[in-house]
Amino acid sequence: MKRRTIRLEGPYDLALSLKLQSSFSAEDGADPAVFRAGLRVCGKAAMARAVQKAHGQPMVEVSTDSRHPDEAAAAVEWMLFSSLDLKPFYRAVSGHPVLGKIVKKYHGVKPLRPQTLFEMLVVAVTEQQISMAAARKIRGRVVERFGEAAGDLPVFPAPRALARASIEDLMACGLSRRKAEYIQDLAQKVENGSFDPEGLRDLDDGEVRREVESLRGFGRWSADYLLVRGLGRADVVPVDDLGVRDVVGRYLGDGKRMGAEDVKKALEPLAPFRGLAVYYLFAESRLGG
DNA sequence: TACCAGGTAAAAA
DNA sequence: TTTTTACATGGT
Repeated sequence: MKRRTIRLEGPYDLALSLKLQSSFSAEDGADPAVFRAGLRVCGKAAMARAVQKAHGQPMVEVSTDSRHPDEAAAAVEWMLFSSLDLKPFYRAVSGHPVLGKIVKKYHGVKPLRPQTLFEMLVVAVTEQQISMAAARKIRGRVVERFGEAAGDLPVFPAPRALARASIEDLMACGLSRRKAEYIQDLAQKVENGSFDPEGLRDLDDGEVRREVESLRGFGRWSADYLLVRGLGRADVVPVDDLGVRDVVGRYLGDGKRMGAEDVKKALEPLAPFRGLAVYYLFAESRLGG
């Protein structure tokens, strides 16, 4: 095991961030204070583990079995979103009647990101239209079949593995024929170099939308979903997203699901941190009760 | 059993 | 141009 230390910007509570993260994806209410992930580092499956030495301390210690520990640490740094400084967000919403209280309650919570934007794009396709629970099961089969393992941790399939998968094999995981085609198309474009998901990191929000929406199977929702969940863009909100409409209605409206236009209006005062604000509303709905 | 779940492209009107 | 429809699985 090699070790590396990552510096964190601003307030950060890793354990609370992980707890929220697992509330979105957990099957078995495991509630780890330690970050563990199967990664692909320089093409090789590897595991990484990260702990915040003391509560609130701006350092995380990463251990990995990768032969490229610096690259593994960089991946963890990306996934933990260490570059995000929450202070300007907290300042901006401290006087807000709802968010002001919530950001105090979940002080230090950051949204975590998948290792790659390729993975995030595939996740987006699987989550179109069907429930998160159904999507998770289907994705589990895709990873089981086409991914690798780093010890007990699954490693998301490389683009090449999904580019070579047949439509029938993808459908056997539970994907619709359409979604199997979307994923195979995407993976083949990445594999042959005609689309570079990781290059989206350098583009502004509008350019990312244009690039993503040019892919078959990726509409407005998927582009916004990638921006906010894959890249962590602080002001992006998929306003037609069912989960967003529910949670904004619950905390900033009359308690019922809102229409997309009302969501826009309700979030206006929270610019330019509307995406982060919605993430904190999810925190309250998942952890606060 | 039916219906809904963090949409999208393609067909039909 | 705008409106409908098919799609796959899992939870309730």
